[in-house]
Amino acid sequence: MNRHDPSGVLKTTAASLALVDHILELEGATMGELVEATDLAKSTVHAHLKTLAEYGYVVNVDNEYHLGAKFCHLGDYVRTRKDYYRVAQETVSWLDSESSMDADFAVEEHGRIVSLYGDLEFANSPRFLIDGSPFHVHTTCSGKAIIAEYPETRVREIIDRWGLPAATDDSITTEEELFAELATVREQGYAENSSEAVEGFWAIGKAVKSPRGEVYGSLNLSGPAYVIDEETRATQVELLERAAERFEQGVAELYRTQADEANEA
Amino acid sequence: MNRHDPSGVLKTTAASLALVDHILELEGATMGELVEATDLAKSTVHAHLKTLAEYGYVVNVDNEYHLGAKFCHLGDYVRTRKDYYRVAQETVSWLDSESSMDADFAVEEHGRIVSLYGDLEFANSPRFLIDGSPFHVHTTCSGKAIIAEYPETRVREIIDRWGLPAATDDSITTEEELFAELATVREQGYAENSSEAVEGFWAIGKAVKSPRGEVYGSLNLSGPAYVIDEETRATQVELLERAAERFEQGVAELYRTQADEANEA
DNA sequence: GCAGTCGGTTCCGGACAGTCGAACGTTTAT
DNA sequence: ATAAACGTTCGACTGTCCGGAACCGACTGC
Repeated sequence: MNRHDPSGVLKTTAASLALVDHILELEGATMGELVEATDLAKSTVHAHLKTLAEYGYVVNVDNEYHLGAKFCHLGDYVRTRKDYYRVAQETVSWLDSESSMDADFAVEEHGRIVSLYGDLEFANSPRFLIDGSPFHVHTTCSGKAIIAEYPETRVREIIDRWGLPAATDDSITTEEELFAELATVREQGYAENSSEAVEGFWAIGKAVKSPRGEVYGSLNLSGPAYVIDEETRATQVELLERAAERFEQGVAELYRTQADEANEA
Repeated sequence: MNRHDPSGVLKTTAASLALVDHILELEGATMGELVEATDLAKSTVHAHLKTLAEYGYVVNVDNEYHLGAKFCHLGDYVRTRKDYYRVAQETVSWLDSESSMDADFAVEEHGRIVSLYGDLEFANSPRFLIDGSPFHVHTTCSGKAIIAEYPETRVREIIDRWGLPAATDDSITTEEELFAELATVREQGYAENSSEAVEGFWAIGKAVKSPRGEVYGSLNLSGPAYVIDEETRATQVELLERAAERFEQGVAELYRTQADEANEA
C-alpha cells in the first residue's frame, strides 16, 4: 500500500481498512490468505473481520470473505448526494446512446480518479485497480482532463503523493511528459489516451466546470483502439464537446431553478 | 445504533465505522456535530476522520465531512462481482421499460435489504434509511418476498437481531402479522406493500431463485399508490412474473455457458 | 476408520496505541 | 474587536488491541 504519511492515523482502523483493500485485490479471500497478506495473527484478523461484518462491510460466503452490499448502498448515496448528479447521469446516457463507444463521468478525489456514472464494468473494474484505489490521474484521460485545469501546485501535490507509476508501456512516467501533455490538453480542450491506462484501449475526456471555474469532473468516451480512424475520431470528439456543453447548461439551469425556489421562500 | 452483540468487536474500528454511519445520517457533518453525536473528544474524532480520509472513505469540503467516492468504486465492484449481475441488470432495465413504475433488484444481507440495480434515488435514498443500514426486511416487499423463502429459524434470527420497528403507520410490527404475511406471500407467489415502507408508496416484489432453490434476491416494482387500480395492478403483477422468469432463464443459460467453457478447458 | 488440513472461535497477559484534555493558529461571523 | 468554530498538535494515562496457543468442527484422502 502506498500511504504517504502514516503519522496520526489510527493503526487499528487502518488495519481494518487495509483488510478491505486486500479482500478487494484478491477478489474475495479466505482467512488464511488474509493472514498471509497482512502478516497478522489469525485471531487478530478474525477480530477485524468480525467488526467489519458487524457493520455490514464484509460477508462470509462458503469460507470466503467478500465485500458487503453496504458498499452499494453507501456508493449510491454518495452518487445522489451531489446536486448535479441527475444532470451527469442524463448526460452520460445521452452520450452513450449517441456514441458508438462507452461513456462515463469521473471525478478526482484524494488524487485518484473514480468513475461515478457509466458502464459498471468499464471504469471501476477490479482488474484495473492498482492498490485499494482506482486509476491514477496521469494514466487516464479523465485524470489528465481534470488536472489540466488545476494550478500547478495542486498537480505537484498529487504526484508527490502517488508518484507516476506506469500502468502500461505507453503510460506517462515523468513530470516533464506529464506537464507537456497537460499543456496539449489545455490547448485542444480535451484529453486523449492511447493504451496508457489499459492496453488496446483508446479514450478521450473533457473536463466540465461551473461558471466560476470549479471543475466538477470529466466526461469520457472510451473503447477498443482498433476501431479508431481519423473520421470516427473527429465525430467522437465532437460528440464529447456537445455533451460537455449539455452538461454545463444543465447545471446552470439547475442553479437557476434552485435560486428561484430560494426566492419564493 | 442497534448492534446486538458487541463482544469481540474492535472498539477503535467500530468507532470509525460509527462515524461513517453518522456522516451518512446527517448527510454530511461538521466536526462539532460529530463530536456531539459520538460523545468523543474532538481530538479523537479528528484522528478517526484523518484515518478514514487517508483511505478515501471521507472527504472534507467547506468544513463539512462527507463520504468519499471510494464507496462508489467499491460499490460497483460488489455489484459486478456477482456472476448473475449482467442478467439482473438487463432484467431490471427490461422491467423498467415495460412497466410504468420503477423497477429494481434487491438482496438481503445481514438481515437488511439493499437495492443493487435500479433507479438510484428510489431504493437507497438517505431519506429512507433508519440507522446506518437501509430498509428492514419486514417493511419492504423485497424483504418479505425474500424471507418468505427462508426457513423459519433464519427469519427468527433476523427479527431477533433487528426487531420489527415500524417505518410507517401501516408497517408490520408483530411476529404473528409477519408470519401470516409470509404465508400469504408464499401462496400468491409475490409480496405486496401499501405504504408499509414509505407513506403513499405501493410496491410488489418476487423472489428469484436458482434451480437448487437458493434465493438470489427479489425483483420489485414500486410507485405512488394513487395510480393503482385493479387493472393496472394485474398488469404489473404479470410483468413482474414475466421478469422473474426472464431472470431465472438468463441465469440458467449463464451457468450452461460457464459449464461449456469449463468443458472446453 | 484415522490422521492431517484448514477455517472459525475463545482466552489471557503484556505492550502498544487510542483516548482525553488543553492549547494554539486560522478563519468566519457578530 | 471579539467570539466562536474548525483543524491541528502534544504528552500522559489507561484501556484495549495484538499475538500465541489451544480447541472444535468440517472436509479430505490415505
